[in-house]
Amino acid sequence: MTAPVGEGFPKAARVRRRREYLSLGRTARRRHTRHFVLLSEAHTSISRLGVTVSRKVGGAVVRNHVKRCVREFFRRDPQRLLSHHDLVVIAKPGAGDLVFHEIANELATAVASRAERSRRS
RNA sequence: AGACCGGAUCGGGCGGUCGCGCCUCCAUGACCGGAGGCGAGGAAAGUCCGGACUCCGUAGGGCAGAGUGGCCGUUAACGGCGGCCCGUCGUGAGGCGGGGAAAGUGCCACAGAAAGCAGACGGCCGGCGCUUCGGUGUCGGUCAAGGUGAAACGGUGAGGUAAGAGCUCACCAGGUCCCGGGGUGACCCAGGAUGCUCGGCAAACCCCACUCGGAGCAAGACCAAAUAAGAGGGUUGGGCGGCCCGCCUCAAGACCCUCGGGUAUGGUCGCUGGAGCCGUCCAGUAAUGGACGGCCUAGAGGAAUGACCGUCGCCUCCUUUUGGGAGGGACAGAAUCCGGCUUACAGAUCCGGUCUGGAU
RNA sequence: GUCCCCGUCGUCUAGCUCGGCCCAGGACACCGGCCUUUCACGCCGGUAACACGGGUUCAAAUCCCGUCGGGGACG
Repeated sequence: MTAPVGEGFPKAARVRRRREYLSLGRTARRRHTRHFVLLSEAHTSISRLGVTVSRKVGGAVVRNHVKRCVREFFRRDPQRLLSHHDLVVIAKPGAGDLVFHEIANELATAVASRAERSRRS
């Protein structure tokens, strides 16, 4: 059996450097939901994901859990990442109280409307 | 059976699907890929102590500063731990606390006559004088009473006296001195003398004893790339933690500050095998130490342990004949490592012990 | 990760050195009243805090210890 294409999530598909986060924060397009802020910007070759969860969200356990859930959501269906774009998800306070499917629903609607809008333009 | 006290262990199990980090092997120019192995905690937390390790030139003496504080032991070290001593709380198992106030300085608000050392105030009594017979002046004796206050010059009783007082006596409490016995010691036990009666605060300054050089893995070492070669001012040596002594290095630069300009915040090592874990035996009351055997047990760097499903087990609620349905599952995430302390924690299990009640 | 600093009315602060006069003072804000035709200004009065928990002490905002929260520095 062969895994579906893009099910993995290696290091190359993540935003790694603080500089990159800061430049995205300056120039990227923003989209707000109730518990998250999504930043996206066109990138060279591949699509990458970065997650930011500050200490306002909670302790180390809940922050790690939010990061893992966000990564899991995009890992299950990489089509949710726009191709050749960097996407940064920033968690707002309160995101730590959500379970996986609540995070998934919220991100799914955000991603869907964004994809629709970019398709229109 | 109930109410407690002390200590220890665990922190859901099994199976599946997808996914992540590191290591080894295969393959490869490299990425990718394949197989196998390993992959959070008792507190990983707070960063409150102590070490290892690294750098600061050697880390030596003194002052200053900081810390600890019954005694003995234990340890690499400690403010930890163990045993004991004393005080205190509890019916008890047990809990909590711990140098010195007679070396000096300081403070003790309000109230109170008085707050530290002895007296004044006020009072009691006696002699003498005056007297309107109520008292009053003076000399002397004396401290028992004085609303207070956290704390008041030993306490209770009796004798004694003009009035009284350890003035005397009995008992009680404490101090000082002498001496005997036990204990490594803190200290305990017993005897004698002395009427000696002496406040609290050192988490106030301080005294005594002991300990401490400073910074910290973002320490530090190496590699690669880039650049600038500056200008002005100051100090004449410069270099540790506050200072001094002492020490090191240099002889034409060295150091500091400001301004201007620029690059960058990459990679490798440090990085996990250690005062390590488990078991048995020995020494010791114990903390702990020793011997033997076995084991290898996370090493990331915007940072890996997750998501979903099934099932079993636990708890709560609803319905209820079995049964069925719904929900819950704590505190919390390694970042150089280790020994402690402290704090958070649903629930479960085990060991030892105390009190009360019942039964025999 | 390591090392520091700070928490006082709604806000900004004084008091902390060296404990007591402090159920904590001031300013702005808020509430009520007076003044004014009304508003503002002014005057009078009031509400309101020592981050939390222990300890030392007769007595703690102050001294000691521990939690919690906030802020900062270091390549």
